[in-house]
Amino acid sequence: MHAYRTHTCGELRQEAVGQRVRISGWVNRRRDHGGLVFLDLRDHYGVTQCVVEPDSPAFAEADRCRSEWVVTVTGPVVARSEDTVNKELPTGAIEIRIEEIAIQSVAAELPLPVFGDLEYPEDTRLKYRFLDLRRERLHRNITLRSHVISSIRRRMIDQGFTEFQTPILTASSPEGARDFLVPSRLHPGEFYALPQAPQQFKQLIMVAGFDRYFQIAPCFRDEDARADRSPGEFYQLDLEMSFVTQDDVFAAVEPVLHGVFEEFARGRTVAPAPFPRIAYDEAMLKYGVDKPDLRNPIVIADVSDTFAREDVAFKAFKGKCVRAIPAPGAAVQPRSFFDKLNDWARSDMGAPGLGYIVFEDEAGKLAGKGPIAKFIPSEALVELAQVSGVKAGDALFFSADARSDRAASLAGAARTRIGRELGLIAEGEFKFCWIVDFPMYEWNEEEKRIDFSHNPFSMPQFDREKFLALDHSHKEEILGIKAYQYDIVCNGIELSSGAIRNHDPDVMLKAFEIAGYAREETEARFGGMLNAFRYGAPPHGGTAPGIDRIVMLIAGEENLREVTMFPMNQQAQDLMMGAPSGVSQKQLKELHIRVVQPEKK
RNA sequence: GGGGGCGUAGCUCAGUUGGUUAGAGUGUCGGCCUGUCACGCCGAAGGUCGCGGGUUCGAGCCCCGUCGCUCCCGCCA
Repeated sequence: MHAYRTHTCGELRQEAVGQRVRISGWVNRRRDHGGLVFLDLRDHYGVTQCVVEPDSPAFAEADRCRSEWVVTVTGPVVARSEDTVNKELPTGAIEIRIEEIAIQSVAAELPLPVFGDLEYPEDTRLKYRFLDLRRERLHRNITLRSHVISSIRRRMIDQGFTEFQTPILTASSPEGARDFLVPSRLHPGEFYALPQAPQQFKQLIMVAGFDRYFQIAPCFRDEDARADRSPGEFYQLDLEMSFVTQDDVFAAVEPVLHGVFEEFARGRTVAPAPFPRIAYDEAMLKYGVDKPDLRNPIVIADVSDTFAREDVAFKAFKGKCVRAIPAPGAAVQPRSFFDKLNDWARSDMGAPGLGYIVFEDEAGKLAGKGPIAKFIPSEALVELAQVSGVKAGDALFFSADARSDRAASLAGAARTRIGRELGLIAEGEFKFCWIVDFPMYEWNEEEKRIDFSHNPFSMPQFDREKFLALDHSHKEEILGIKAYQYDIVCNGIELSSGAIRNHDPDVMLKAFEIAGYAREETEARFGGMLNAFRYGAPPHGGTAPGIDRIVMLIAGEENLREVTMFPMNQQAQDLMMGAPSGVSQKQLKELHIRVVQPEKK
């Protein structure tokens, strides 16, 4: 008989009754009935009940066992009597009568119980991650993550993609986030950067004549965390294709994403491909964000013109960009519903407020109620209702600002909040969309200059000769340029960003020049790739969906740490391994590094 | 860098207007129990009320500071 097990803890069924078996696992739960002791043994595969009676030679040893001790149990599989079968458990028809028991490892009192689903503080969970990972929910999520990744890999390979690895120790890349740096021992004062993404490598892979590359790629960015953004490191399904248009990239990605969500949907619905395509400008107007949650039926409308009418006397909105957010059926809501939203806009969003009108039916005519309704004559009221698609029984909130981008983003946040408060967001659905036609550049108000708004390697949607002729006198024209740049969004979460790349070295030098980089500087920073483009570069493009976010959505979790095996906390510390940590003087000396501690306040 | 929330037993949480010895559930340990599977019953241990200072006759509660965690803004395709 094998030293540790003939079966796993999830394996034995009625058919095994009579066999003498051996299983090993953790003591999930101990139940002591005086004479009779039950031990539930748990491993990766399941739980099996073991039982021992006082006349067994193994009784004393089995009786000592406590939660999370690791033991090996040997004995016959016996059928449970009809009234003691546990239908909740796959192995619930049988139990093992303990004849021999070997204690492999004992466990101290647990800082975090494995059994049960009580909530525990996150720092405890992170410090004792190995215990948390034994618990059912995390164990399931991490296993799911593995299954999702192998499904993605299979789907990519089936579509003719080839997986390649790219360097981890490399040079600073153009993403715009802060780099993680690694000091060079052999080259004093010089540093490697960890890749923020394999961006330049995947483009070079295309130049090198390989087609349809992909990789489950680790990416490193030294930026602050969010619930849906891990500090430091994360994984992308990085992919790139040659001789493709934007539509070709979409057609390659859609079946992979749709397929993998469908495979793990477990009853949830996945909106079919092709995914809707929404221009950036349209998304900002209708949803107030570039990552709209399409499960929310609310659509924002621009009503600046209505408030500009001469018969509308509401001064606070005059001359401003005004966006209307419908709240379907909100007329029945108590006053506190409206006050709470107004308070939220003032406190959380730093806005002057969130005006509103409640639409009611008065003898067949539309009537407005609420603090600002008296400023709006009935003709204008009808116009508001028409433009924003509301009817009697609904309410309409207003976001107003002299700057249209601020009016849009308050409206977007209000749309999300109203949708959630009114229960309008359909749970159990995955709704994807592409956001396309991102602006190539944006105006940096603080530094009074033109910046890249997204990936600087994207191809501008602009005539080549005219682009090369642009200079700073064309500011408005430049800010109006769109790029072949696109995002995939699912349920309000940005899954990926991609682009058709700029493979023309002259256009690229010009693109950087417009953003304030001298030619020499661009050559110095991206010379490797620019140079490659001078030796025959295919038109190419790709994208890179975030693996962690995909798994988070499929697992139904709201935090990346719930789908990451060994995550860091929000302060980018690994509480289990104790990273980051100081290093020895010797190590620093070898690296030609001296630490200068920040001054204490 | 900034803002919000939280911090009371190992854990989840209650703690009234500032008033006697800070409670419950759960877990741990001990005792009892031969069919439980969130076993049951009895008992015990377990507290720097995050930390420091202040107000007060008296502070878990009020004030100031500070630390930790978390969510968000900035930042980040």
